[in-house]
Amino acid sequence: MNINKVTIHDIAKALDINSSTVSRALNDSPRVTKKTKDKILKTAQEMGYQRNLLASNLRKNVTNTIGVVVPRISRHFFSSVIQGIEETAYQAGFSVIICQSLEQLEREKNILETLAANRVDGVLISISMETMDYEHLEGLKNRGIPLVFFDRHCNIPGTNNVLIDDFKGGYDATQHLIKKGCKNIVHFSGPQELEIYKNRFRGYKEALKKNGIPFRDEYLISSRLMEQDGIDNIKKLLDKGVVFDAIFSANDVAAIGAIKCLIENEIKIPDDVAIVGFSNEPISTVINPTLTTINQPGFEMGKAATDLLIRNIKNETGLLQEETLIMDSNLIERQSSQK
Amino acid sequence: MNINKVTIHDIAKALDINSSTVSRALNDSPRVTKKTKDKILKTAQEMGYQRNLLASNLRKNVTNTIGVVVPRISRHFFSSVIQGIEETAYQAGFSVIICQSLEQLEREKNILETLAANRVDGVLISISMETMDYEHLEGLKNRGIPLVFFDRHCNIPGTNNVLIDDFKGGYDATQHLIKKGCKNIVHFSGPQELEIYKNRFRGYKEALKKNGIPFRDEYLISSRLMEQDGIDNIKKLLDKGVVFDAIFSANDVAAIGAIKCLIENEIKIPDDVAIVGFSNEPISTVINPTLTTINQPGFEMGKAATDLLIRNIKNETGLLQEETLIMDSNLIERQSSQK
DNA sequence: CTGTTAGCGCGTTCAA
DNA sequence: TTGAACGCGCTAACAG
Repeated sequence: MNINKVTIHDIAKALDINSSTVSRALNDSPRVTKKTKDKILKTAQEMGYQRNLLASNLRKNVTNTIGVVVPRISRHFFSSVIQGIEETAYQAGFSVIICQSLEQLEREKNILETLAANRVDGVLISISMETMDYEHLEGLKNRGIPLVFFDRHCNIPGTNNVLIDDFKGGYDATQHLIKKGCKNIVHFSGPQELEIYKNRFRGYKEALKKNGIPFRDEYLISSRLMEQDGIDNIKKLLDKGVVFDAIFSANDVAAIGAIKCLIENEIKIPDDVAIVGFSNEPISTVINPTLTTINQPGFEMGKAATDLLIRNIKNETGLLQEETLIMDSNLIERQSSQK
Repeated sequence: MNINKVTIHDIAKALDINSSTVSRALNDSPRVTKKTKDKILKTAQEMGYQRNLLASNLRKNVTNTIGVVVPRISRHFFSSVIQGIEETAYQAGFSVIICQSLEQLEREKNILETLAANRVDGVLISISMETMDYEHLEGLKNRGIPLVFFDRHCNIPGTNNVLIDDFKGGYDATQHLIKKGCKNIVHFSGPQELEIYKNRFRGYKEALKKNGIPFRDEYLISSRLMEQDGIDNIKKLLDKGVVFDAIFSANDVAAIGAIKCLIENEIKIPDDVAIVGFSNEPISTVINPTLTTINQPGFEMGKAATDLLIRNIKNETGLLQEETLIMDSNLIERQSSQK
């Protein structure tokens, strides 16, 4: 009903003082008497004053807002990253705008335009899978908006990356399976163009090598990030009669399809399937309580990336020489809660 | 490097024309020659002009932005609602700001303050579980910001609600199990203070009644929305030796715990467990491919709510007399992809 | 400690 | 069709 039109001028007029004093009082400036401050705050309250951040931000030329762009908020990994981002940001007095590119370059470009037009102070982004050229990202940087990339690497001079050590994750997972006595370890991978899968695969091979286990071509199952691909691939594997006693999956989505397929065929899943990736969380806990996972530290990554970005915004020292922060993933051996 | 400071005045100066003409050209006003328009757009491009939405919005007193507040973006249901919201909003030329209350009243209040201060044109909100009094929400409405509530009902005169017919969902689920031949149907429920669980429970009882099956107290398992509660409760059930041949779960989180517990104990899960709720999606597809679910139409709900809100913003006719939009949930019988 | 003045960048009058 | 001038609401600078 009562559409809010109360400005600092209105409340200044009501008290017969100057609007700057009101502004100062509302900003809790020390340069105003406690008495008048109280009076101002009281009438502001009474008149239903609501400050206009648009005007404030325009004047100050800061928004205290950071933009966050992720492929999909529904992915468990990304939502845990966002958790970390929000926590760190709020503590530092920043608001957060969350956007999703849905893995589409066009949407990513639009989002960045909007964020820039809204004058966010900085951007945290995990680029879409379609993003091959970085023009729009460089554009942002050139407009003076600090950028921090997380999870998915992007090579732009003067920007920071926060990444996970995928090689180590792959190595640790494989090493773990070998230590458990597995010899025939199938590797579910993703699109081999993506660094993340290349690196996990390298880790896998390296662990095999270290343990004197030869790598076999038919153990590498690459596919897109689709459940159906996992189903199709595991079927092929079974049809060919390939023997295996463990799976190290770096592609959680396809892994879900594969597991689903194994269940339907009532084939026992190897006791100790290592799955890399956070989005499998609900599955891993339900399917097999003793499942071992390589957890990507989303929450911590969010915190670290935000920290870096805010330091950038405040022009404090960010990363010194190195421009990339590498985080460890954790191998988590899940215990059954029963035994 | 080149911090963007190009304003319409700069480009006006460069072309020796007035900034209003530039403004008009950039807004594609018909009141400017095509020739000068082209010239202006060209130099704007060259000078790397980036319009300042803060200033623009301040002047126009509209932001073309709607705020969305959900308890958690990671919940599958909510992220699908957001999908629907974004799609509808973008088509209508609105941007979307996504926020999560984490089920905390304090955060919800803060978020709404920030959204109001940023002059969003409207707000879509699913209130937190802690939200019992609606003062902050009424405050928003009184400031002239249209509100639409979705999924969780909120009774404020002059606002719209978009809800799911939980009674019908509960009824349909139970009816389905009965038709399958189940007689002893356990009901997993949530906090009984919440309308949603009350209504699903009512639906459950109604279906039993219609089929002449007596309701048994020990079949109602209420708990909080925590996995551990599900585990604890199913254990109690088993300890007491209660016989059941089906579960209708309205509390997906606890249901996950329960299923997990059943698996660990190698107890066969009833073939046709009906689970209400979207967030169980990954589990339901993996655990048991023939699982029947009551799908909450998150995407459609997001679209409907946004549609309503935008109509409100534009002061068009929203809902006529009735202020609540009830959507049907769909019972989906999942078929094994094998057979 | 408070008031005056100016201007952030833009869009919209009103004239010309 | 274009220009001049004003003001959206707020804050920073400089007086006093």
